Amino acid sequence: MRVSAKADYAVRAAAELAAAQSEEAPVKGERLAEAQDIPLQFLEHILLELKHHGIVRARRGAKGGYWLARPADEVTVAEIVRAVEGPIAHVQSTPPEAIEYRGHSEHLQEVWIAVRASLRTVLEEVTLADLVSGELPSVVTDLASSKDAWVAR
Amino acid sequence: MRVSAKADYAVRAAAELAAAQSEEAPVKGERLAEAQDIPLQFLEHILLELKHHGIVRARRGAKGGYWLARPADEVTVAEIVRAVEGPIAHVQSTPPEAIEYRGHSEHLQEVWIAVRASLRTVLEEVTLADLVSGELPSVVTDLASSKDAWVAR
DNA sequence: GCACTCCTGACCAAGAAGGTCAGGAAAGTC
DNA sequence: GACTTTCCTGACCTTCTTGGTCAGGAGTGC
Repeated sequence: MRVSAKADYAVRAAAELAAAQSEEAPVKGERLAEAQDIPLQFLEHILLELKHHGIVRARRGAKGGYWLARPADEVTVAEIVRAVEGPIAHVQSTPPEAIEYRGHSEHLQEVWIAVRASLRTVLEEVTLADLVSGELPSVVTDLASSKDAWVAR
Repeated sequence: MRVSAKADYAVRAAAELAAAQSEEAPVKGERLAEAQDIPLQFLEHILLELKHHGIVRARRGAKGGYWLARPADEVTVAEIVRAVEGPIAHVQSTPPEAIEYRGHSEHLQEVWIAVRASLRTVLEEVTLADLVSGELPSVVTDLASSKDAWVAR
């Protein structure tokens, strides 16, 4: 139940691309790496994955760089996380609806389904445009507004 | 963003213990392993961790076995997951409130906080008693009632 | 004393995480 | 056409995690 560095990096780089979308010129990998303090060569691998998933586009050479394949308000955080981490909330590497629970753990399946659903309500709701503007969906602000949400356990 | 086999096993074994709580005799590891189809020696390590976290107790020898340290309605799934997997929803192995985001990813912190909070609303609400009785909290049934929640993406 | 069951540490193979390195292939510039 | 720039790709690397197994020791009950 943790978020990998890769996923964090991917979303941060994508946010940077979303912010640059108005510029009408590609953003170099190096600029992204500096802006978000991400190792350049590692970032290039991540951007390649995002490209393969149709989230970003790229051009090589001078004046080359990366840009979002779609408007920033049509790209969700969930999409980016899935692109680099794979399916969200799998249990033992299989989707929760495919597991058979026996004995007294029968209802655990519903719990894992609910876990996945609750992650989706957050991650599928937030777009890169939201992230850049800071105007996050109410589901996020409601959850994050509680003092309790900011303290570790 | 995945649930490990260890966490799944731990919750299943704990559910089995919760169901046996009325018996007033300890449950052997072997019985737990068979009931939930978990490799016995691996399960023993897991149970030991749960013991160290004060979630279960144990006694050796004939008539020995494991039992819950507290009533089943006072043990949450969140507690068990934390015992075996560590903190929930850490980003790059550090808690989201401790990360500094720069540039256009500033608001990503609130998103990760919301992710953690949403996981907590599910995992901290479900007790072992709920799990065994099948009477899950409304937050779970609401999330899991949608057809959409049961389909992979 | 003996059987039973938990307790503990060592070990192990495979894979993931988090990168680095070296070179190739387009694109633009002169 | 040469050269620079920037992305593209695969190979490699180290460390940690995952998901276990093995062997033996230590309480407990009869």
